[in-house]
Amino acid sequence: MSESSAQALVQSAIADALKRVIAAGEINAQLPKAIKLDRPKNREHGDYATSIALALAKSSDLAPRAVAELIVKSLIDNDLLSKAGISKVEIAGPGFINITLNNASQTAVVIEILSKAKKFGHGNWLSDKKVNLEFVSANPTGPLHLGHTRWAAVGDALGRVLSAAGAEVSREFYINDRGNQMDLFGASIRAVALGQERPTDGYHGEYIIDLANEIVKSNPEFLKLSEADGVNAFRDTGYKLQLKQQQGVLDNFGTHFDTWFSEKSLYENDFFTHSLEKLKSQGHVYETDGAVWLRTSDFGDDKDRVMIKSDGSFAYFASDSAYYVSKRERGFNLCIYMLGADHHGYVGRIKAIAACAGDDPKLNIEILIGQMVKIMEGGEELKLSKRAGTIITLEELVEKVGVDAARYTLIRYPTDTPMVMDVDLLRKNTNENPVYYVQYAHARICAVLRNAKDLGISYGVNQFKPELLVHERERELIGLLAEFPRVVQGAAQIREPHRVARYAEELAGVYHRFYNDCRVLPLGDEKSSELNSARATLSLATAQVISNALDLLGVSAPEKM
RNA sequence: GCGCUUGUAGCUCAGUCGGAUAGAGCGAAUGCCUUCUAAGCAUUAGGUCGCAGGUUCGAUUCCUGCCAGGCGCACCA
Repeated sequence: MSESSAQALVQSAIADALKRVIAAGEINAQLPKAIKLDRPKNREHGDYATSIALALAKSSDLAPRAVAELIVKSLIDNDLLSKAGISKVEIAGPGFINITLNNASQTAVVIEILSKAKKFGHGNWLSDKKVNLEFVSANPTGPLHLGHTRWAAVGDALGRVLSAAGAEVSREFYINDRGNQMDLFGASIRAVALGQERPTDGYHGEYIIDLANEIVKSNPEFLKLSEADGVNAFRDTGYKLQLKQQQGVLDNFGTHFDTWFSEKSLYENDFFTHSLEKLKSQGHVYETDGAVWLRTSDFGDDKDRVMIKSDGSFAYFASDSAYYVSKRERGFNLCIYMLGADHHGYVGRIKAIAACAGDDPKLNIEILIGQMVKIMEGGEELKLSKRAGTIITLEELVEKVGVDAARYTLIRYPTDTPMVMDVDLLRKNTNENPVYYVQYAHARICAVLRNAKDLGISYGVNQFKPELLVHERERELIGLLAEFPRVVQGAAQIREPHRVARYAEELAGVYHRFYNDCRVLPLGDEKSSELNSARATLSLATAQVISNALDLLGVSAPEKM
């Protein structure tokens, strides 16, 4: 566990020192819950820095630097430095305490990485969460488009990050297999099959023609059915084919779901009635004008929402509310919804469902909004798709740039900002294409290690001599490797998997610089030394962390490029 | 009109919990391969962090107002 890490030792040493200062009555302050440690941007400021003295200065009525001096004195007098692996403590600027680790303490992370291997960076920070992660949830009436693709990548990465952080995660795809749109879908396929005009508000993509052909081929009798029966038959068969197509595409994209949840199933076995009873028991259901409403305005929604329309049919919102009840009854204590920006108006009402069900909307439900994705090629925005008529599909994107580039690019931006994908850039094999930049660092290390093996240089935990790694680049690299668990923790806690991608880029950059300045393997006919071995071991640890980071994004870490 | 969201270098964008001199890639200029993958590295140039207030020892970060872009406001799904 990273709780035993150098960072944690430093934190507890400072807390200990501060506690003694307070106990001695030298300072009038309360011990903060946690000692905040920053990683200074400037390497001259040491490995870690804390602004605790600045924060305590006011209440203690002392100058910040005076507070810092008391803490540092306490650290020294109570012999807390060596125990925490600290080699140097300095007070700087307005009162920062800068801390430099000793070599053994700093390099310990290399050994930790190699022994934990794939598990390095994982933790149990979120072990109390049982998460239902719902994403993509496309209508099964057509191919997946760019918006779905963003979620397919980010949702999957978030699932991996949450799991790494110790949460129990179930990925769910909600299938809107009920209602008007499905009927229009059936009617559209049937119209094409019969050589008729499609309904104007129906589906007009070319894929409808493919579906019609395929269905007629195996079910020619559908053509003879009455309109109502025909629409049903084409709808149900077409839906199955389309869903299978979506599943195949997602599978190929490396995004897998634990549950494909059918909206229709919410109305089987009286589940809807049961969920309605549950909401009623909380007192937020009422009937007006012949319709059944949920009083979502009790919880910040603009207006109340209809569940059962006055004609007795179910509004879409009925499904939403029953679906939430279902998630909670299946034992999830955190329901995460990933919605497209065009649905952000739903945030209020969905959160209100949770409140109406007697839950705490701050605790049990979270909604992430994904902004639009544009795609550029040849300097122009792509808008047309052959298959879907007007939209670019997930499949087409993958055909253009490949799974790794597509996934990585979609994940590396925060989801709440609109993004532009430049196809030309993603096909480039240079610095400006971050996927390759990171993957290249990994492949480069693998090449170095292959060569090391050929030269008979042995490396690894057993022959690791960390005291040889004193170069500035080495220290920088090791320091960044040690940050990985923190990055995973942060990404999981604020649900931002893109942080892992940015970290991977930074790590790749630091490795490239190390590689440039620190020769790993012996030159020419030099004899190999223990330094070669130590650097190879450091390289091995770096490859492990890059690979772990890429794994959290669902992107491959190639050994050769 | 109301709500959500964005505004950081010429371009595309990073920058949880407020901290020291605001970062990266591209683009521009100049260097580094007879030996580990140059799909790489280095140096230089480039900024009123949209504007104006407020809170604070300290604000790109938090609060308010304004300006500008994007999106949404159904007994549709």
